[in-house]
Amino acid sequence: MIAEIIINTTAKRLQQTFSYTVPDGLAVRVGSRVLVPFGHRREEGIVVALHEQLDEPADFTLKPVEGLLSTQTGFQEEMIRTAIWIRDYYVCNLSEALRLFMIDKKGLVRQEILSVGPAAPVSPEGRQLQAYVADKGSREKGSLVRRFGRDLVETALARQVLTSRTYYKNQIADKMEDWLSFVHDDDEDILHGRRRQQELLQALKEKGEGAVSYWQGQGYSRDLMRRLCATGLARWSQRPARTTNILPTLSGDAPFTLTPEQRQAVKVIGSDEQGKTYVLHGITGSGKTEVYMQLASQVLKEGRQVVVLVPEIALTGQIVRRFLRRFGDDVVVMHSQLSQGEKRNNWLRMQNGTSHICIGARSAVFTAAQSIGLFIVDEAHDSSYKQDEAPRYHAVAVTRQRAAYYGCPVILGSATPALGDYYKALQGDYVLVELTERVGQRPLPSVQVVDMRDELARGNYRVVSDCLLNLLEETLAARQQAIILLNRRGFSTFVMCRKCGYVVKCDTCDVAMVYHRQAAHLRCHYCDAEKPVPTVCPSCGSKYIKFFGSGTEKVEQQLHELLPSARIIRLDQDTTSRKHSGDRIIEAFRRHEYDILLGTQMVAKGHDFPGVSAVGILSADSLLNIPAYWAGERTFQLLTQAAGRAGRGDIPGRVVMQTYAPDHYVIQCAARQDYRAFYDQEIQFRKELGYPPFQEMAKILVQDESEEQVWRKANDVAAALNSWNGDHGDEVAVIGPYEDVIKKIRNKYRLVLSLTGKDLTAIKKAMQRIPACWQTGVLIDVDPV
DNA sequence: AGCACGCCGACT
DNA sequence: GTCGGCGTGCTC
Repeated sequence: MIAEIIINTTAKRLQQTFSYTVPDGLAVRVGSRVLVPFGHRREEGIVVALHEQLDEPADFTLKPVEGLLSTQTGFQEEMIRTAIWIRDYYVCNLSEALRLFMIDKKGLVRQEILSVGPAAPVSPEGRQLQAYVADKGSREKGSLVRRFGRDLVETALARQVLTSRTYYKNQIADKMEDWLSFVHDDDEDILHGRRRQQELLQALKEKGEGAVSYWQGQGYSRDLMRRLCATGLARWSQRPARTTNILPTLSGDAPFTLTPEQRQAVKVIGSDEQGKTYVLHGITGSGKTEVYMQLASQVLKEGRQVVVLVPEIALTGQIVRRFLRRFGDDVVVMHSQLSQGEKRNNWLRMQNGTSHICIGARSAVFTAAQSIGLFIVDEAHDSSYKQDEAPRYHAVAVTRQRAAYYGCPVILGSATPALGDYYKALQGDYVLVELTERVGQRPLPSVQVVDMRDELARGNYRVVSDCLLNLLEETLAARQQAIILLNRRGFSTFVMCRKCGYVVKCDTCDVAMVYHRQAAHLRCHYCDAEKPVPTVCPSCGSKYIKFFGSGTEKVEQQLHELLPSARIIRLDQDTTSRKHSGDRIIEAFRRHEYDILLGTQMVAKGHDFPGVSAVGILSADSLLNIPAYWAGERTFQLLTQAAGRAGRGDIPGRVVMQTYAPDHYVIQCAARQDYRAFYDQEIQFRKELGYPPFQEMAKILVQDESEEQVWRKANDVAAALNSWNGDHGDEVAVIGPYEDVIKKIRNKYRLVLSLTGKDLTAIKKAMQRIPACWQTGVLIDVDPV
């Protein structure tokens, strides 16, 4: 048997398969993770195909697979197919794509153990090193390097003052568990007088077998079990560990009676037989979660599994808790803060079919499974579904790919569907299912748009308009709660000298630094560098240093002055940097320990606060001015989401939207909560300018510490792509290189190339083979958002 | 990516 | 002679 193997390394030149022979008796299958000899060392390989014979005779002798690694966390064939699709679609390495499915990125750990060698040391340092190693017997190379420095250790190795041996071990060894099983009770008499052992044997006879930990729980000691085994009546063995659920048990949650609309949605999606994608367009408060859960329980009845994706921010939110309450142990929650062991347990529960629902953020799309019967993506428009590092995949695209294999439906739920998804639904590629009524007939919030130019003309220089101030006063008087959204953190957004115009910038990034009052320093929001606050202009020495712009900290201060009795809590990256602190803030606000929740985008997403009747949006156009084709879509989504936070309880909601562009269609449509009107305008704009979904896009970011080098690299890429394009009918528009919005981050200059075309498949394939595209610092981003 | 091999200049 | 700098090429 011949195994085609991908070496688990991201090196660009090793992204081909290597053939190995499989020794008889080694249970290698497609997806196995194996130990293989590779060059002068050993590596972890992933079996991507098996053949009886080589396709063509090779001019080299094949080496054999040496053994299996991480046998419990291997790949299924479907995962390999999906990984190959990711490689081709997002232009990345196959091993990078495969690693997305792994809970341990590298299954093999190499350890170099050093011990005393035959040669005598010459230098005093060498003598010290050798004496240390001699004293310990042997030592891991890394620890010696840390203690004595790389140079000395390498020299000692070269001169044979020390010698080295390399060991390989499993990163996460398969976890084993001790088991006790019944053998026979024919000559029970030998237990004469040993009452506890007799009891255990009886219990064991009834149950057949059980984990040692289980019997310990029943009050039998390990020692007692060992003695029983010594008689031959029971057997002690080791098995792969069962995994236990790490979730707390929550009280039950019964299914609700559905509204006619919800019932219709469940019927349509529940009777899917072709594995279609459904855009579930449900306005805020229309009860999408209940639809998800009833469909999920249908799938569970068929014995299949469900994958539920939620945006990063909503992980601790309602939807996860509701699934947990209703489905209990059948649910595993996947997120980045789980320990290695917890991830492994959850992974195995899905893999073995012990649990049937996997719920988590973006990366949960890569869950192992027996058989998936439904994928649910909640808030499917959310940008956190796009990974912002290589491979820059979109979880919705991966979902569709996996669903195609399983032949199961995908639900893209949202109050503001991604434009492209809605377009496909209208085209008939996807199926549109709409929920237009709010559960309990709650009215949509009323929205008032405030033109901040008028406010300024009237002499109000505050961040908060009079209109919003009134709303807040009324809300507080009625003992209700308010949410305020401002998409900028910190106190002042930049510091400038009034005399010479100097703006304090970050030393390593090409951006103005933000004044953080609480921390009492200036901070760069791209690299987190800090600087003291200048008292005189660093450029001209004048005292006319002024702070401009307002962030959440400043608004917090102004609100304290305007509404002295209000209890205000701030929610932004600065107050949530500690683990779970965001969750704590949200829970405290929900319990009405605070009157006003003030923060960045985080306040807008997913939460359900029944006590909130007012929402203030301080700068509705901040996102709108970003020079990207999706600026309008993102703004509409954010505004609609934020406004949707108001009036989820029994009190009708009121919203104030502050803007400098009150007539802009995005603001107007968001104020009316009119998705369809927004869609019609926006899709027209996309069509005229040839943006997605009418054309495909890819962005290439080129980075380098030298400004000269970055241009050279980017020009190489551009030349290669243009030349390919010329040979292929100029079907793809190659624009750039041009400077990125932020010219430099962390001392690296940034240039961008943009590709647009009806179909980028061919050029993406070509990019895999164009060396210029594989230079270090060249990042390819397909479907950028 | 590692790592060996080999070609060439510098130094015992 | 030999040590070590790094450019080149290979890994089933």
